[in-house]
Amino acid sequence: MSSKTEPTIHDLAKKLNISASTVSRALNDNPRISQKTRDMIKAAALELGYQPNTIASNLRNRKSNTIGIVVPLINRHFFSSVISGVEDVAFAAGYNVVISQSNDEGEKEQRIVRSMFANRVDGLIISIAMKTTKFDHLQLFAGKKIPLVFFDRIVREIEADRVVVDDFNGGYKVTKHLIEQGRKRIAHLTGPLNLITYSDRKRGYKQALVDHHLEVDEELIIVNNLTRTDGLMAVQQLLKLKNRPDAIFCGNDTTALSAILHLKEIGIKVPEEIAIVGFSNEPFSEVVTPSISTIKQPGFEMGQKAAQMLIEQIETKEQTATYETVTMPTELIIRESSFLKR
Amino acid sequence: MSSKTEPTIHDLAKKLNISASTVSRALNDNPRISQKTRDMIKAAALELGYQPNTIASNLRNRKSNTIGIVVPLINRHFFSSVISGVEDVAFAAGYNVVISQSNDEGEKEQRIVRSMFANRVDGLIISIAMKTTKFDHLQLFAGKKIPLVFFDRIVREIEADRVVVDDFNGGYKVTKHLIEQGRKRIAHLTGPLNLITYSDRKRGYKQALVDHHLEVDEELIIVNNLTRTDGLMAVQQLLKLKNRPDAIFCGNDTTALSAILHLKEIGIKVPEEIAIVGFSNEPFSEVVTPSISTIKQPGFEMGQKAAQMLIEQIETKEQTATYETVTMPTELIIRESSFLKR
DNA sequence: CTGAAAGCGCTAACAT
DNA sequence: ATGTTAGCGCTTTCAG
Repeated sequence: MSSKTEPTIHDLAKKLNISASTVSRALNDNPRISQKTRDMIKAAALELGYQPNTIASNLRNRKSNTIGIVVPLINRHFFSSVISGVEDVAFAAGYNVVISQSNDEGEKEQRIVRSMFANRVDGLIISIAMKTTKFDHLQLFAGKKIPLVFFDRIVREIEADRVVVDDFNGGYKVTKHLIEQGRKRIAHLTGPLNLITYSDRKRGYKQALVDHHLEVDEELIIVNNLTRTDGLMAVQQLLKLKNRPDAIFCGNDTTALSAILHLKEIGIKVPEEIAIVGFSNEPFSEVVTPSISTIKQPGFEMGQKAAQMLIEQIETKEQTATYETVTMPTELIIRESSFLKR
Repeated sequence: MSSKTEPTIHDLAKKLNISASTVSRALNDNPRISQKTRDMIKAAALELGYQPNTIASNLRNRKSNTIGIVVPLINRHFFSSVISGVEDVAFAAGYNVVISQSNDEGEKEQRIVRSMFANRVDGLIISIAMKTTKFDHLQLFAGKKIPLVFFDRIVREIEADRVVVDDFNGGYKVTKHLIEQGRKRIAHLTGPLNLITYSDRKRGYKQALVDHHLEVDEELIIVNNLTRTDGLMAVQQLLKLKNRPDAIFCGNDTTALSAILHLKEIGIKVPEEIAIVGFSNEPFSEVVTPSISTIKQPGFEMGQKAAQMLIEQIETKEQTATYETVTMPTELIIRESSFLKR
C-alpha cells in the first residue's frame, strides 16, 4: 500500500527537478513552455500515473466546466431526448454534464439544485417539477447571475432564457383534428395548471372549440397529475356523465394509454365510440393497439438549443440582461386511436 | 453590481469579529461551539446569503460525498429503475448522485468515467457499454482502491463487488416455458457474447434444450446488437431457413417488439405460429398486442443493493480485499406472445 | 522560457 | 469554547 496518495504536479516537479508551475503549464499546453519540455513532462506524467485533480483546478478557476440538467423523470422519452441533445452540444464544447431527476417532487428538486449550486456548476438547464411552487432555489442562480435556461416547464416569475414547445398550438391542433373527425364533445385531461405547458395546451383546446363553434363544457375538463391511475380515474369520471364525451384529449401519453386500456376492457371501442389523443409521443404510443395519436415535441433539438443558449451565456462575459425565449414547433401524429377509416 | 464574489466564511467571520474556524465549525454543527454562537452564526449566514462552497470543502476533505453511476442508456426502464434505487439509498445516506450515460459507446464511457474520477467521486456504480473492450478507465478505480460496484453488465477481469441478475436461470426459465408450450425449434437472439449477461442467458437456453432432449441448432442462434433494426434483420434471416423456428427467445424487449411487429405485418400469427419472449420487462411489453412475455429484473432493488455495497465500502476504512457478488432473482412474466390458450 | 509565491474557500490539528 | 496556522492541488501574476 505505502502512503498511497495521488501524485500531484508537485511530485512530478520534484521528480523532474523543475517547478510546479512549469508542470501545470505544460499539462495545459501553454505555449510559453517549449514543446520539448512539454513532451517530457507529459511522458513523466503518464509514467507516474498522474491524474489531474479537477476539484483543485475548479476551486482555483472558480469554474467547473460542468453544466447541470434537472428533469422531472429521466425515463420519460421526451426528457431523455432533451438530455441527449444537451450532452451532444455540451460535450462538443468541452463541458461535462451532470444529470439529475426531481421525481416531480419540489423538495428533491430543491435539494438537487442547491447541491448543483454548491458544486458550482457553470450553468443550469431545468424543467421544473410538477409540485414546485417555491422558487428560491432557482433564485439562487438567477439572483447571482449564474446562467440558467428553462425548458418545457418554465417559470414565469424568473427571468431567464427559455426553450419551450408551442403548447398552445399543440393543443389547438389536437382539438381541431378531433373536430375534423366529427367529434362534438371533446373532453380534456390536463395536469396542474400552474404549469404553463398545461395551461397553454388547455388554452389551445378551448380556442379550437370556440373557433369551430363548439361549446366549452367545464365538466369535460379534468385536472390531475396525469399518472396512470389518474388517467383511469378521469375516464371513469367522464363515463359517468349523462352526456358522455366522444373524444378525450389527454395531457400525456401515459393517461392516453390508461384510458385506452380501460375502454378496451369495458368494451368501448376506440376510436369509434371515443377517440383518444395523447401528448409527447412516448415510444409505446406507436406500438399499442390501437396506436395512439399524439403530439411530437422535438426533444433532442430542444436540448441542443438549451445547451447552446446556456453555453453562450456562460462564455459571454458581458451579462447582457436580455433573455430570449425560443419556441419549438410541435407535430401532430395521427394514429389509430383518433382516426376513423371509413 | 459591485465586486460580486460569493461571501465566504471569512466574510462572515470578519463581520462577526470571530475566526473563520469558528464559523466553519458552527456551520457544521460541531458540538465544540456553543449553541448560542452557532445560532448566531447561522443567522448571520442566512442574512448574508452565504452558500457553502463544496468544491473547497471537497478539496480539503479529499472526499466529494458524491457517487457516480453510469449506465448504457438512461431511458431504458431497467436502467432508470436501477438509478432510482441507487438514489434512494444514496440520498438517505447523505450522498449526491451523478448520473451519466455511455450510449453504449466505449469511448464515451471512457470519457465519463475519467471525468468522474477527476472529480473525485467517492465511488462508482457502473454497467458497462456493449462496445467496451478496454478497461483501463475502470482500472483507474480498481487500481487506486476507489470503491467500485458493477451491476448487470459486469467485467470479469476486474475484482469488485457485483450485483447481477441470474441470467442463466432467466434464460433457462424462458426456454423451459417455451418447451412446455410445445415448441420444438426455439431460436435465440442474443447480444455480444463478451457481455456475461448475454452469454449466461444463452447458456441457460442451451441447458434447457439439453435437459429436455431438444437439439441445439447453432443456425437458430443469432448474435447482434439487439437494436430494433437488428431484431428485424434477425427475424427475416430466421424466416428464410428451410426449417423455420416455432419460437424466438429474444435478448431484449426491443427486439421482441420488432419481431412481433414484423410478423404481424407479414401475416404470421404470434404466438400460434411463432411464439416470442423478450427480456427486461420494458413498460411497452405489457401494452403491445400481443403483449410480450418477458423476464422481469428487479432493477430498483439492484440499485439499492449496489448503493449499499458501495457506501459500505466507502465508509469502511479497512479495505478488506474481499469482494462479493450478489445475484438477484428473475421472474418470468407470461403474456400473450408466448401463451396459447386452447 | 521558467520559477517563486500567493491564494481559491474550507477544515483540522494544535494551541489557548 | 474559540483562535492560529497550515495546507488540500492547482493556477497565475510577477520576476527574472
